[in-house]
Amino acid sequence: MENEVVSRNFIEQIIDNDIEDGHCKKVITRFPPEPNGYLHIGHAKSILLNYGLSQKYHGQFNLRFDDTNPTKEKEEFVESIKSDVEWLGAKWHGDVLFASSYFTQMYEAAVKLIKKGKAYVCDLTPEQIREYRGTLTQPGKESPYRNRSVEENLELFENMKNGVYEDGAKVLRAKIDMASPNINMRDPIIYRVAHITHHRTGDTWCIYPMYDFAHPIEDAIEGVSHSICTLEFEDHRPLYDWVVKELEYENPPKQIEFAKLYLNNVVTGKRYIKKLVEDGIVDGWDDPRLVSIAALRRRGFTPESIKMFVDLVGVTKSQGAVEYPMLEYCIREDLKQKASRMMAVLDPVKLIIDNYPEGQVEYMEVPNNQENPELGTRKVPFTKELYIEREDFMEEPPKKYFRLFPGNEVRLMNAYFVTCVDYKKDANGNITEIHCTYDPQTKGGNFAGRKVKGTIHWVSVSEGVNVEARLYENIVDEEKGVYDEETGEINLNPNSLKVVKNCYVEPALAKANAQDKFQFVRNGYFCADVKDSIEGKPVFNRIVSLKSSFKLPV
RNA sequence: UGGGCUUUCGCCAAAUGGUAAGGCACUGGAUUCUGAUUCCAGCAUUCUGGGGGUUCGAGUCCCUCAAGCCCAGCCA
Repeated sequence: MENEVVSRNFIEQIIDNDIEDGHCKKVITRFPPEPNGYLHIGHAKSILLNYGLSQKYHGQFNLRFDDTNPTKEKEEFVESIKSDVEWLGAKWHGDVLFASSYFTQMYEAAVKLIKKGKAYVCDLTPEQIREYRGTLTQPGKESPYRNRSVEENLELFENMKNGVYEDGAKVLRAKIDMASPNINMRDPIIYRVAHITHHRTGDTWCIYPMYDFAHPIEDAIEGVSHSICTLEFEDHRPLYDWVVKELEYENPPKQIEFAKLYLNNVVTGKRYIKKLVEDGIVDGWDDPRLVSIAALRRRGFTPESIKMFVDLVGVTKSQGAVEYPMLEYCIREDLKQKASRMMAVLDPVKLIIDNYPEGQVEYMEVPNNQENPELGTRKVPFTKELYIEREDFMEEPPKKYFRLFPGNEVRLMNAYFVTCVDYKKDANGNITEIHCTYDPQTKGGNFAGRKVKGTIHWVSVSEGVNVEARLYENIVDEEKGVYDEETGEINLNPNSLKVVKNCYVEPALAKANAQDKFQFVRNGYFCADVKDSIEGKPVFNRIVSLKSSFKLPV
């Protein structure tokens, strides 16, 4: 019985209090993306946080598209966002919701404010509005249109709705305080004119609500109890509360801000990614080197590993950046038991067993995962000629090198003990073949007679299959830092993608389907690529290498 | 030089005035048919950005200084 006390994060503490004092009867959270781009790992934190809270408190989680600005939004993105949220395992309540479904209610809410004398139509130009707003250190000044009568405002606002005015000619503003030290409270614009076709409402509207006005209304309509967003909205909370109060909602939602998830040495900025795509440096928004949800999925990360990661990172208000190895830890941890452990040689050199019968194929029965018997066993063909890793042989080994070298005996994993008797080199001094003898009584690799320090993996030359594998490094040059100080551009790592064409894998791997994940013994975890794998000819992306404490002395 | 927020080990993060959890990373060592995994040990010995104060007692309260992040879109 585990009696461990798990401390609650600050949001849970707020919710606990709200429940305790009766302010909150049902916890309703939401993930409110604008459909204007692809989701990345940072959004995963928000999704999982909001969904997790709804689960923990037996409440409800909504997926709502915040589509109040048709100039930036596309249907394409609502589809990709939906599939990303789904993939992460966050099940939203009922139908997908859209802010645009509430346009009528928002319009009515605006009318209500006008009637209360809390909003007015302003004719100032964008330049003038900026000027009147003041600066960070100086208060703003009031618009000359600020004291129009309720009747006039009502008429003007209706005209705005009816398309009487050009884009930018007039806006509706909340009447708050032009001298507020918080710039968001200096009579913020709550409605603008925009003659644009909306991806869902078409041409029904030519005025659209601004975020600060729309968002609290959306939350209130849906009965959201806790509206969780990121730190940059802290300054907006007084306005959020103002809207909710003036509109007199019964159970006003509460906005809570938390710190975004940043990864060290990782690029998430839209414009940078866009440039990488345009420059052909990556093959799309789902290039496995990126950290969009789609990219992580393609790379081979599992939803479980992402969940583990955000849980490990925690929820606070202090902004920081997590190190990438934490994410790597999570996927290794998740795949450790789940993935079959197969043999694949990434940098092959031929090993010939001189005393093994020519043409013979022996099938070795091997467990798919030593730590998880449920994964069963498979048969791996063994022959006279094999491929082994080039780095598993050295002519002149340093101390404590216990792989293959002249005169040394090692275990071929799951097969036999072999002893190196000879090797051949080409004119350039590269090893071309290694000759060994094997000991038949060591079959299967279990032999009580002798101990052997090294175990290496192998693939049969005649039975193995040639595939392509891709090895990744950070797309950013970590030595130089993410951004070039002068140009502001990304410092690219020229070695971020290594394509290995002559990778040899055991036959079972040829049958891998897209997204299947394996451990390639001693080489890391790999995932069959969704885009480039074809039937019988998978392409493997390395998700993450295995940890290694082995280093050659220098 | 206005306002808001943040500051606990290299990174993330607990501690809710009672004497600095945990994870990642790292370092040793044991086990091992993956130099993986697993295991065991070490990793802020008066220390919580600095300096004051209150208190029997402060990372937690007060004052003050400093540093970092965010805000002047008819973006979200």
